[in-house]
Amino acid sequence: MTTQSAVLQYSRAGNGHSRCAQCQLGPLCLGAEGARATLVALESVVRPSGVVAPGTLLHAEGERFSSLYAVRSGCVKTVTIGREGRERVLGFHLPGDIVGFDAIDGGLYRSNAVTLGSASYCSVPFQALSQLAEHDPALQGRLLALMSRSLALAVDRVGDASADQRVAAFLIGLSARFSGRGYSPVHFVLAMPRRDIANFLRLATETVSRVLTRFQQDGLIRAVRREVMLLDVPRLEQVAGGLPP
Amino acid sequence: MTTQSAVLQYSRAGNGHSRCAQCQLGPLCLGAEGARATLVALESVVRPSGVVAPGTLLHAEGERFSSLYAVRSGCVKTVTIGREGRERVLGFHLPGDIVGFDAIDGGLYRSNAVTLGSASYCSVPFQALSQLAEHDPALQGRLLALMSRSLALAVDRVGDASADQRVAAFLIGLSARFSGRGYSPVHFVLAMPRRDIANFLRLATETVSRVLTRFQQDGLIRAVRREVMLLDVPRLEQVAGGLPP
DNA sequence: CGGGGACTTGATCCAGGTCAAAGTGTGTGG
DNA sequence: CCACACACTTTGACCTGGATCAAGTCCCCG
Repeated sequence: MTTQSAVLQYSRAGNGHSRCAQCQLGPLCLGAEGARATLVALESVVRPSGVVAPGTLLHAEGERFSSLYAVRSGCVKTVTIGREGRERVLGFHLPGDIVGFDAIDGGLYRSNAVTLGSASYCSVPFQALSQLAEHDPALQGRLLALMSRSLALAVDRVGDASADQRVAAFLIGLSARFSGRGYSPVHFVLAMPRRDIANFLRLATETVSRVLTRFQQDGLIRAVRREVMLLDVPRLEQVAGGLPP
Repeated sequence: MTTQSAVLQYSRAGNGHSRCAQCQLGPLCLGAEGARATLVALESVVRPSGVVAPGTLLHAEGERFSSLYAVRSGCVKTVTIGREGRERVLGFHLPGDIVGFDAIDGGLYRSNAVTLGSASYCSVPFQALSQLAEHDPALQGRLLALMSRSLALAVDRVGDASADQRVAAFLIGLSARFSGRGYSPVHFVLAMPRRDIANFLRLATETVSRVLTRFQQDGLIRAVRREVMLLDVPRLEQVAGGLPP
């Protein structure tokens, strides 16, 4: 199958070394409110990647868990292959987001993490991070908070909203996240194809396309290929009906 | 609305004091692999409830987060009220399960936690628990593992399985959880009405009823009112098609 | 400039929602 | 102790949102 082999042929990436203290992502990533000493300690543990090619696999489903991954630039999707090769996209992760929390308990990664387009990231050996957190309340708190947020987001995604609501919420969510990272909240370029959006929203690709077309006809957005402009955010929020991500 | 007022009229419960060291739930709850000293410290922090009436509210959506709740006996459901009073059941929690992780980050509870039938529980002030974890690697690890598991479960619930798959997976999941707590895996009594099951599985009550009837006709189960017997677990698992909870 | 993926559009189908109504325990007050 | 009220469950009839199937169309990229 085309989707399956696409996943399997991803290449591996190598690693360099780290400068958490002057990372732009400060308030989003692990180093948030930590003491200076924490940042320095983090640097000794975190292994940054260079810029890697589109489709690079950070970790594979079923592989033994060892590290969390922090997105530094670009976009990373997490995706599982259900029985009979059907892709389910679990999330799109932007700079500052951390991937892999759901693998701590079982000891195995529960999804494939794959870069969309060129990207860079840091791998964070969990064992070492965990030991660091034992001596640093701020880091422990940050870890708990980040996991709590991931959980809240996952819980919000459980639900049966209409296709319109899901797509609207998706656009608004992206907008908010771009905004929080210093980009325009009303004009952005999607890192992922329609098929990934559809698999993420649990819709058919055709449905996503149709909904976007209709939103455009209704003057809510302008969408040409991957480029999106939000023209009427309030009405879009109204359509979303209060769905968070 | 009947559902809304039902939520609002829940009563509050009082508290007593604790004996974690000889709690039956050992391996399931917070005290899992902790040192003896951890258990003693936990006891100083955890506040056990007496047996409370059906429909008791442990925490309400939007309320300020202060404590996690550990179910000690009975069953607790977590539920949110979407716009226009539609109930969404987020989970059913059995003895040993911990509720409230998703509120750590935002500082507000994100759901109502309500007892189904008589139940008892412990409230665990998070501030204190967190401080305890700072001096006890085992407890910190346990906390991270429990949150990771909650996250993994929530992620698994995101998906668009058929009604048959969802109901089958629900029954199998319950079976496994009862089994892990020393009860029969093939004969149990549901703590919740069909409507709650439906809201949990994102189906209509009628659909749940129909599926159960059909399962019974096909000899997979026997279900009279709240009492359920699983007659053919392998075939049930096959129907579920590999859905975890 | 040709090939192939990504995207759009149209036609049809069906799982499950909704509406309606009839059973079925359970508890409550007379 | 019975009758009634009520909440839960089941069953039936019908309808619809989105999936599926099937062509196109449009960009890139070699």
